[in-house]
Amino acid sequence: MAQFQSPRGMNDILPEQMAIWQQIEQTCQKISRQFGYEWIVTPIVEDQRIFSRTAGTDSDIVSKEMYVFEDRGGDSLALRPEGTAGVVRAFIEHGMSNRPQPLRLCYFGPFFRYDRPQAGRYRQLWQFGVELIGESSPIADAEVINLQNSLYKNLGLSNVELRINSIGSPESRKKYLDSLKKFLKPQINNLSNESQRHFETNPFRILDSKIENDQKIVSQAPKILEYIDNEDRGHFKSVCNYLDALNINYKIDSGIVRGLDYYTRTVWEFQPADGGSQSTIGAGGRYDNLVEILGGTATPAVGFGTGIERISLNMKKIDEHDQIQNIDAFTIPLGEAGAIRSVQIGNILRNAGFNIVSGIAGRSLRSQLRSANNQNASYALIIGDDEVNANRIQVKALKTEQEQQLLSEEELINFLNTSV
RNA sequence: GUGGGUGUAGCUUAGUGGUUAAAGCGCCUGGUUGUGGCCCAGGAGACCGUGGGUUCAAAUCCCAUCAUCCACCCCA
Repeated sequence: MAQFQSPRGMNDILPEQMAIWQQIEQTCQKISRQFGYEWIVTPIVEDQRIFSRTAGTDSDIVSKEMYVFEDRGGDSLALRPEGTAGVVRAFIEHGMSNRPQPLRLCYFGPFFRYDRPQAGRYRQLWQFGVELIGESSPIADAEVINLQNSLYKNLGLSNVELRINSIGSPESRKKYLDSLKKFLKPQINNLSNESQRHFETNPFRILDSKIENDQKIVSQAPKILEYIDNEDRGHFKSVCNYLDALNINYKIDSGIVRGLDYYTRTVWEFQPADGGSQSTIGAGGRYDNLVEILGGTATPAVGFGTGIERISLNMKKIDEHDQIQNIDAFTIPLGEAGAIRSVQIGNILRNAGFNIVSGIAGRSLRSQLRSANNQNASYALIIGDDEVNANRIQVKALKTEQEQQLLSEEELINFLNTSV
């Protein structure tokens, strides 16, 4: 057993896992470029208040999952638990409201939540997210959902389901919450302890309770969509129309209420059709008040975040085998002159655009050929003192029965150009 | 924070009270002078998660602890 292990819930990504990881990252880059989103990198650490003010002090993320610490100067900092608040902070700090609106931003990086790890849930998790800031039109909501949907389609996740809801404006939501409380009050003693706690602080959360009896009670409760005002309803209807026009399937689900307080109007989640718990692979929503909450001028915005590990888990279900690296040639030094010459040849070939792994001088020819074969190289380049004296390189094909050749440096480059 | 399962070599596992803990895969070396894959031989690699207890004797039984996995809560 190793003396040290990675911190709980924080995992190494090993070389054999990188193929799928990079495929996801590159697809994020491709899709964001297709939609004209610009990349932004914000610090992994922020003033703790950035998150407590925006996500809500009663949210689980802030109340029990945030890594908070004091730095040596006494400032209270937090490892970022989510991406939107930091991006919005940067938006305000750098006066980005003076750039052409709407502003389209995206990010990719690690986030931290102090939670108990389990399948698909980690203390360090990676997310790709996009934010479309400065536009209130439903076409913006649809664009962001469309981008997210395209990402999954491009990655071959065909059976993901979109569930969508509107939680209205703060005003209409307040009206709704009043009548929800009125409805729940007579039955409050039948609710779970958790839900009873939420009754005072955030009755909204009772709606997505997983407890069966709570669900039974809630199923009779008034629905938010019946309470949101005409403008909210029109906005939601319009988002749905755009999705229809884009041929994006969705299910309206009044149980979708996100865990963060800053959402307004449209909220949604993507999850695999066969998913159990922990299966949501990405979720987003509109947040028209967030910029103002952080001290900027009121600016509407909409965005989503998606978990890279969860995408990866779902892709593994589809295609398990690892990709092996494509090595063009493996240099095999023999003797002292050969050792020097082989490192030179390696660089010459790399500069010519080939992928070259260097053999280790001092090992036998047999063992180096075995290594070359194990590493899936196409050619072995044997460079011993004989070859150095003759100013030639022995080229041995490892994947075909092609006859071994003795080539000059120039001939070798030409040969590789036509062969790999 | 709550509940359950599991900890033996790099990996997958065998071993359920009795010598020096075993195998497959992987790794390294070799199978005459400088030629891979298949095959063969050899080697390295494990304080059996950790600490305590029971016993003449513990990888094996008991307790604790840690880690990990799974579920709940919640979320990506």
